[in-house]
Order: sequence, then C-alpha cells, then structure tokens
Amino acid sequence: MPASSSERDTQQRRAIRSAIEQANRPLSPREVLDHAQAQSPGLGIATVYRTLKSGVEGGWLQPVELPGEPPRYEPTGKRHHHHFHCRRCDRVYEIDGCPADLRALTPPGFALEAHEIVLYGQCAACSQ
Amino acid sequence: MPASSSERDTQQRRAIRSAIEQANRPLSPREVLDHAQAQSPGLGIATVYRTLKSGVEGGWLQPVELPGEPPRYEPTGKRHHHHFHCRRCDRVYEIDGCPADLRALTPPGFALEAHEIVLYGQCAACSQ
DNA sequence: GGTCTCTTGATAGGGCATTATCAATGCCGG
DNA sequence: CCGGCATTGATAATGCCCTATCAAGAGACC
Repeated sequence: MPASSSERDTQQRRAIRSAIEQANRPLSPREVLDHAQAQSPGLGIATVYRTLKSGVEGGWLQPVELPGEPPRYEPTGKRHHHHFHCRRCDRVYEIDGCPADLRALTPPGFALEAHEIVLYGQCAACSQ
Repeated sequence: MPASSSERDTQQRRAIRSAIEQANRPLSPREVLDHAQAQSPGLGIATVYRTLKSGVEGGWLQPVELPGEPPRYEPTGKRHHHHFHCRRCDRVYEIDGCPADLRALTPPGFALEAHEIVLYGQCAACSQ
C-alpha cells in the first residue's frame, strides 16, 4: 500500500514551476508570485511559500542564500555557478564559472566543504 | 560653540570595544555580549546593539553580512579579506587573500563594484 | 561632592519574512 | 458527474532581530 497522499497537479503549482524554470535567474518569493500570476491570476503568496517549501523538500528546487537578503530559489541540477546581485534593481543573476583556487586560502586545520561567491554592481539593464 | 553632546566613556562601551578588538574574527551581537560581559557583568543586549550601531555610524566598526545569517561586526581598516563560516560552531573567521580574477566572470554590460567570498566547512577547533 | 545629562538595563514594541488556520474551492478516481 | 480530500487564498499568528521607551544609574565638569 503506497503512501496515499497524492500531490495534485493544480494550475497554481504549474504556474509557479513554470515561472521558476523560465526565469534564468533565481527568484525571490515575491518575484515568483509576480511572474506566476500571469499564468494564474489571483495566486496568493501563501501558495508560493508552500510550493517553494515542498519544492525544496522534493529536491527540484534549491534556495540561494545571499548576504542580508531573503533567499531566492532556482531549479536544482545546474552546473556549479555563482551569482551577481544588482544593487539597483535587486535582481540576482547567474554567473558561470568559478575562478578561485579557494583551497589555497583555507587556513591550516580548516576543512573546506563549500564556498559562495557573490558579485555586486549594476546589471546590464541598470547600467543603461 | 562645539556641538554639545559628548560621547561618554563608560565601562560598558570599553568592554564592548575591547571584546571586538581582541577577537580576531567578526562577532555577532550575541557573541559581543558574551565576551564583553566578562569585563562588564550585567551588560545588556540593548547596550550592545546601541554601541554596535553607533560604532558603524562612527566609522570604527563595519558589519559583515553573511548568507542567511545575522550580521557580524569587525573593526574597520583591515586589509581586503574574506571569511570562513564554520558550519559546526557557527563562528566566522577572517581569511587573508583574494584569489579570484572576478572581473573575468562578470558578464558583458555588467558593472562590477564589489564582491564577497564565503568559505564553508569546519574550523580547526571543530575538525578536532 | 553636586549636578546636569548622557547611558544603561529590562522589556515592550516594530518590521519583516514565513507559517498556521480554516472555510471555500477544485482535482481526480470511480 | 459525484464525493472525498488535497489545495487554495486571506489573514492571523509566529519567530527572529533589532529599536524605542523610561526610570534608575553613573560619567564629567564645576
């Protein structure tokens, strides 16, 4: 007997998933709401939070934590990358590549497990 | 006629300043409280927040923002550096150096103004 | 020491992001 | 097309971090 509770396929969830997959950058809950409302008018923020949470638990979504900011969300399975945070429009962009020989910076005795790089500045749209 | 309001030199402020200067790593408000209470028993968290705030405004302190974390505080005037966040004890350490050719990662049209690098893992104390 | 006024500590209050509540709605299997 | 139950939207409630409040306490200049 399989666990009964089925995940229903609703208009709202489709809209949210689609908004996240089509944006090629991590979105905040607010941004997800705004984008998904185009497909699902009347969509509420609570549903966005619920869907984001279950998406992370379900493994198809991952939070992108940034200094002093609420998390953004992006699909899992992408290549290793980092992010650019535009100070003007507050959007976060995906940056390919990873330049650093970070192992060299790690002090003796410290075990390096992961790293995060965030670039700050103006995005193309905001620099005119 | 000089602006009258003087900044008094109190035991609490001395203790807080000393705690921050003697730790060779950024401290959270809670850590500042714990460390400074050794010099100033009965010190309250409100005074810590007040002193941190005025320290930042006064220019001798700067906040260290980390992904998904409340800010830590360190003295200004240090060389350019980054931080290591121990996942076990949650302490943040200062890391000298900056390896990256980050300009190369910046997409065309984007204006790079600053960057942040955070290493994650276990600190020397926590890796035994 | 006296006094003026800045500081302090305890705690209530505010701000913000997120979660819980619950009646109404809408999937979906039969 | 029905009925059961997951889901939804609105909003109240929570959690966390930090700031405001205010009576009591303590620097500093005389």
